[in-house]
Amino acid sequence: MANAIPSRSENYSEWYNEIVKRADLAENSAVRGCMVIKPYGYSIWEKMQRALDDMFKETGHTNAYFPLFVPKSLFEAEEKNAEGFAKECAVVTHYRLKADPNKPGKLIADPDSKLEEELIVRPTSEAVIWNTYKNWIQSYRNLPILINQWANVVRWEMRTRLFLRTAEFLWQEGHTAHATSDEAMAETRQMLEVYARFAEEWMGVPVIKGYKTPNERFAGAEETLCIEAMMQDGKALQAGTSHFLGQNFAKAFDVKFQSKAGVLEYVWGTSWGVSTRLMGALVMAHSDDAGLILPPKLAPIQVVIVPIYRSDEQLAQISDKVKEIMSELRKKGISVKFDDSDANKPGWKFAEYELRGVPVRLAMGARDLENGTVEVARRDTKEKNTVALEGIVAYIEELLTEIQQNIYKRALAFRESNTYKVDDYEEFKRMLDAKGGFILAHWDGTSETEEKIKEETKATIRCIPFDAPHEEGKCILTGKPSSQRVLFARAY
RNA sequence: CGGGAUGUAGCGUAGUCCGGUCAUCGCGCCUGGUUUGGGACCAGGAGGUCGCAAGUUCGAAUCUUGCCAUCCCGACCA
Repeated sequence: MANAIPSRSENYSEWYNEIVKRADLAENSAVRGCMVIKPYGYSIWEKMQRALDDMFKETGHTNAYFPLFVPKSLFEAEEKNAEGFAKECAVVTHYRLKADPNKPGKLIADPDSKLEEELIVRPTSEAVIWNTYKNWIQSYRNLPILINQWANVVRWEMRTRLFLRTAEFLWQEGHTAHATSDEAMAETRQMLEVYARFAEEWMGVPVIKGYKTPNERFAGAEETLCIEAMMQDGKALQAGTSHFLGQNFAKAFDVKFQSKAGVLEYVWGTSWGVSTRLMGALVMAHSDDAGLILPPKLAPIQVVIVPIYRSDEQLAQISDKVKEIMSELRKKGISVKFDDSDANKPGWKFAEYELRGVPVRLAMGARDLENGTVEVARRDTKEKNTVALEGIVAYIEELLTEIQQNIYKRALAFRESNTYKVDDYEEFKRMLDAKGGFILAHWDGTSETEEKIKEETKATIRCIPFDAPHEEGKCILTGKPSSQRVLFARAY
């Protein structure tokens, strides 16, 4: 038997790492800070991609692809963006290797192949894309441009963690160009809504939508909107961001259009993205000490069937029955796996599929054959029921829907019971240390205060929630007046 | 980039202080058999440049030096 996974309460980050590795989602690679996403993990990511991509298409976007490399001169153009990302960029300086004259069998970068202009491996693609948009836009008739790309980016992080922070990660980045500020702002909000809907309806992860403070804004943006989710250790995870870029990139890359009135104006932009980090959110939001818990909508295998048999003859009988059920389930679009391998015993398989988060497990043995039943186990609650085969497909369909809703409700209830209103700084600190979670508190609106609180408590303002009611109060640190509460938490 | 630690089979490890039948054990893997309703058992078997490179020595996993990599704690961050 495999060693037990460390429990969540014991060591949350070790628990997380073990789940990711043992559920076969990803592993560390030979490349520092970079992971290998394994087939099972990648299947989940593909399902996420599919769902998101459909939503992007529904909102009028199309996919395109831009280069991995950004010439340094382009990268520099938008000053704030460049400054924000400069310290985590991989830089290509040479285009050729040659045999090392001093060490046989080794290679060195050929000094004669030094690039005239260094290439930056994109940490994000605004620069290349806006430089391209410049050529595409002359008139208001060319607008809006609504493009998304699925890509990899590199941000040279000091400390990495599987999915949550890797030096290279996969994501999508939407980049849109508009004739008016209002339209760009509407786009920014629309895409945040798309992300929120995806997180809640597909991942089963409730999120809080809000504005980032200027401190936490994307480098080069006028406004950053985000969704914040709570993980089971009470920490916050930024799950997606949507940026209103104003005319910053248009000005940096000189992207102008002639309006209906014949006036030359700078284009308004947005960008928005979610990454493989969502995989981390998925794991940390729902899973338990027995392993992964996947929402049915994103589970590569929704139903697994385990036969329990004593003889080949018995297995054959069970298989016949199972195949009928499988074909019915598949007709309903449910993905099913029949694990009839003889390599492991049923008990081993039960544990294995729990580890991998398969939402529903069916077990069928001689007893069931006799009674016309099957044992149905749900992963989220670990409840087991013996159910009549008659009507089993409808039963499972309903169960999958129910599991999808249940894990969302559970996560929501967890977040609500770990969200507090606090009006006193000492209590604020005490709550953070004792319970973590989200804290709604008053803030005087200054960066200095935000910085100071971060320094002293490691908590940051995750967002200024859209739905924060107007409420007179005093800043927990300075006592200065405030008109609404903001969301504080320690974050990933 | 500062502080700490670690590199031994696919994974996890013992041995390193005190150099000499020391390459240990568990999981996994292969073969055969018995098993199969919550991580089976027995028997046999395969698998190693002891992170890399120099050095000391009759002899190095063990001592010395250099390098590389990874992890943890900070600083930085989607």
